[in-house]
Amino acid sequence: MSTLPKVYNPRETEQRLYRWWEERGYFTPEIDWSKKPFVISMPPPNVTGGLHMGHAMFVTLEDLMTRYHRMKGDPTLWLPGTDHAGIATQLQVEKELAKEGKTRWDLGREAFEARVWAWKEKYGGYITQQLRRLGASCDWTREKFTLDPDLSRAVIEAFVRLYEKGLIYRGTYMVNWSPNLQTAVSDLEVEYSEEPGTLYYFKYMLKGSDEYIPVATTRPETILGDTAVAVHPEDERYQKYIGKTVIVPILGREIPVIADESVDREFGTGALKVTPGHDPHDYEIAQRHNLPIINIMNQDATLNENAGPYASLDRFEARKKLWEDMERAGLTIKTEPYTMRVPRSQRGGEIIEPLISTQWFVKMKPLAEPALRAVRDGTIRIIPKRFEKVYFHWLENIRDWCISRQLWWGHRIPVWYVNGREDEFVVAHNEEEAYQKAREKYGPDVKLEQDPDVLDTWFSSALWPFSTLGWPDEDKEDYRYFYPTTVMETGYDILFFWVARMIMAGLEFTGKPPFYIVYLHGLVRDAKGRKMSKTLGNVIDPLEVIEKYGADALRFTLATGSAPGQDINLSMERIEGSRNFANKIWNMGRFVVSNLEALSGEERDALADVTFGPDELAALPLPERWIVSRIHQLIAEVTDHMEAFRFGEAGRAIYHFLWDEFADWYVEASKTRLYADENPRGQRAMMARRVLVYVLERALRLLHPFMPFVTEELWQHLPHRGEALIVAPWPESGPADEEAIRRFEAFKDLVRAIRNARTEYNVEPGRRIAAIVGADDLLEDFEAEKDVFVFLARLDEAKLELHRRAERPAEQAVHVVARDGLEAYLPLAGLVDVARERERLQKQLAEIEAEVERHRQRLANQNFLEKAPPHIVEGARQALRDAEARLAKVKEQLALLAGS
RNA sequence: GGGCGCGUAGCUCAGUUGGUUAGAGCGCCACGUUGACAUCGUGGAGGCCAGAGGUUCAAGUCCUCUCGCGCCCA
Repeated sequence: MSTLPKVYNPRETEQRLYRWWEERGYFTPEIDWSKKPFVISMPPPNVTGGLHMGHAMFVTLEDLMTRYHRMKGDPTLWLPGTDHAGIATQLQVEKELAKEGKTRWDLGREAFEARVWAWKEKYGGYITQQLRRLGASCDWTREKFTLDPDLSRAVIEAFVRLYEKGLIYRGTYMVNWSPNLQTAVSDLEVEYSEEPGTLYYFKYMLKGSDEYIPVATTRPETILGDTAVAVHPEDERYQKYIGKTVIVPILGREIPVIADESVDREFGTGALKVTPGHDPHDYEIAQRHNLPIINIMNQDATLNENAGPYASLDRFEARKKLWEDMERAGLTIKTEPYTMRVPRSQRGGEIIEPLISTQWFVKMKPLAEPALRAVRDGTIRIIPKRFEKVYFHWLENIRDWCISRQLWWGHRIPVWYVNGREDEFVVAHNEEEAYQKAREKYGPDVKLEQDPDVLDTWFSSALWPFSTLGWPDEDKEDYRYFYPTTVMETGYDILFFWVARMIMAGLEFTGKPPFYIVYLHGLVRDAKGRKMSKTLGNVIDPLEVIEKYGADALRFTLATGSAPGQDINLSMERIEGSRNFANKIWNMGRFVVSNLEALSGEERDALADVTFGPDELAALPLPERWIVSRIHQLIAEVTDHMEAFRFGEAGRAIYHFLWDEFADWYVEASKTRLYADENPRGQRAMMARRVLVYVLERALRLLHPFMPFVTEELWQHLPHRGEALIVAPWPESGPADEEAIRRFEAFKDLVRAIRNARTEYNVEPGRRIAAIVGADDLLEDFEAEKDVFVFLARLDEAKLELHRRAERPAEQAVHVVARDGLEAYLPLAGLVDVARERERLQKQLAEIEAEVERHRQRLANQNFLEKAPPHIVEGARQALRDAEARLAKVKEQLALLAGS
């Protein structure tokens, strides 16, 4: 006991083991062309971000798979990296600049980029260090960053190929504009929130008339950009106005009244003002009717000269002022409260303005088709399956992807404009090539200027599974061996952002699916199911958890606490429970290790080679036969769960085995062999050691992917072959003796029944009591394991009688029945309270009678007998017989009690 | 408006393909420092599996509807 402390200390252990694993190179796979590799690309965290529970979740699951496959002997690559995260990173640096009273414009593009790179160098390592704390066994020698030269090359290659295929185009369309960031964002980056607002009713005066069309809007300032009023062609209220002219309030512009079927007659007044420059729906109407488009907004969401007197006002100020002016002019009707859907930026939360802008787009339809097919035909499987529907729906209704961003941090768009013209450009891999292309087309004197914009971060992310392996260099060994990857594991919240786009990109550029399995995990929420947020103050910091409870505890909680695609509510209590489990395992190990101290080095080594085939198993005593059979079953069961991605089930099964079976029963039973024998190297003690080491060592191997640290640490103290658990082979199952399991379960039942009676009669825990046991066909087992029985039930061995059928003793006794034929009388002299005993038996009687009745009814059903499978029917018959026998016993007992 | 998920013990959640008596952790009650472990042990209480209907010999599990909560998409 000298070597291992009483309480497991993860802080002392984890970082030391991690460093050792990394130094030993266990995370780097060996390429073996005769074997199929297992590959996961890590979803790259933002390079300047801090660790949060989402990271802890993916590390847990991906490391779990990685360690499992590594142990199975597959060349296993988990490729890590970080994402440049355009907007997020640029914002961080701009914030830092702001403290110095500067903006990025003060620095200029080049200096600013240098500044971001410096920032990246300084803070970029934080997140990867933090991933290490979680135990991530990824191959750091292959770590990538999305702005690395090789990955940038891939991005440019992808852009050029798409452009040459006609799948990238530049166009002026309505986009989602972020006034704060001063950039366009994609549809996916906009979230809609329901917020209280106002519906404003006002008058569109007909030209040269006192008549007006009432119109309602939630954004009055857009009136300034109206180019029509639209009504439904069949709307009787307004039909007469179609083709007439109305006057834009305040500005006095003349615009037509048009008919369009898309107008909702029920909404507002049924007449719609059309602002093609600032509303996507109105934009479509304008396209259909060839209406002019007026842009009234600057890029910072102040109004421009088209807004007349309101120019240079912010849009919300303008809204207020315009409405006041309209009220004075008698053009307003009323306002009413209205709940509206406000588009907000996923990033900063500011209100997004739809406006017309010239951007680069990817044509998605042709890319979506193969991506749909790959999932439909099963080439790619999504777990859980229900997300396939979500995936299909999105891809079937996909819209073109706006990929240009007006930022400085990212992959610069490889487009060069010719002689200062926007409509003449060349697309090339680099400036040199651009000049070459441009000269061929425009003559020797061209002047080129590269597009200032960068690409959406997700554009480079879409290439991640193959750009990290060497693509577009398809001869690269990594690419040839490790691509396509095996599993893509990530949160369901980025199914569209990332997963779908990777599938499209993979199929388009490599002709292969980028992975075969998509495993989606849920979101980590707080204990009450609320999203973790800084404002709510309910964020649980993984690093704090690791400091307090250890990475193993956090990992085990995350792995067993949720099912795929299901959100998990994380509470400290649960993590504490996992910490307790780690400590429990530690102490099981301590028990086993301490009981090896009497052995010589050779004897200890020999324990590492113990195996239990059918013959060895059959030669074992019952408790050993039971636990060895059970570990064999567990290995098969856990392996099955792992293969089917049921990690939670696998983890729980191991937990249950180690705590409720191994520790609570076998470890206890083994003490009779280890301590009772005077000779610590006696045969039975040696036998128990073989079993203890065999079972625990295998269980540790099963648990290693879940709790890598405590298992490795303990394993090193146990007899073992090989230098590290992380690279130890996944255990193989062996024979399981079902009959032994049944018998030992019965044995346990009787022990429990006796313990139960002891508690009910308040027998002091230390007191050894007498027992007369009727063991039926288990008699030989009880005789052979008398010492175990006596130890577990705290019996007085001298006063223990074992019979096939038990005779009721002369003195008063408590009678307990474990199951049909297995019973015991406990002559608790002086303790038996007749009234209480009767009460207890009466309660039992009622329970058993109900049970008998249930089985009888079931068996009385002719349909059941005919249609249910025979083994189910036989099971019911057996259960009835068993219940009836117990019923008879209890009745008999009650009768005797009445007689006494 | 369309789609999805959830509703199981006081709390947080498991529950593979329908199969006898629905599980866990925490919490609760009682007892306990026996030579691995009080981050523990022993025993116990606690559930009409949201509600209604249907399919089936058999439903927490499959189907339909209703109610409540949450999410995604338009």
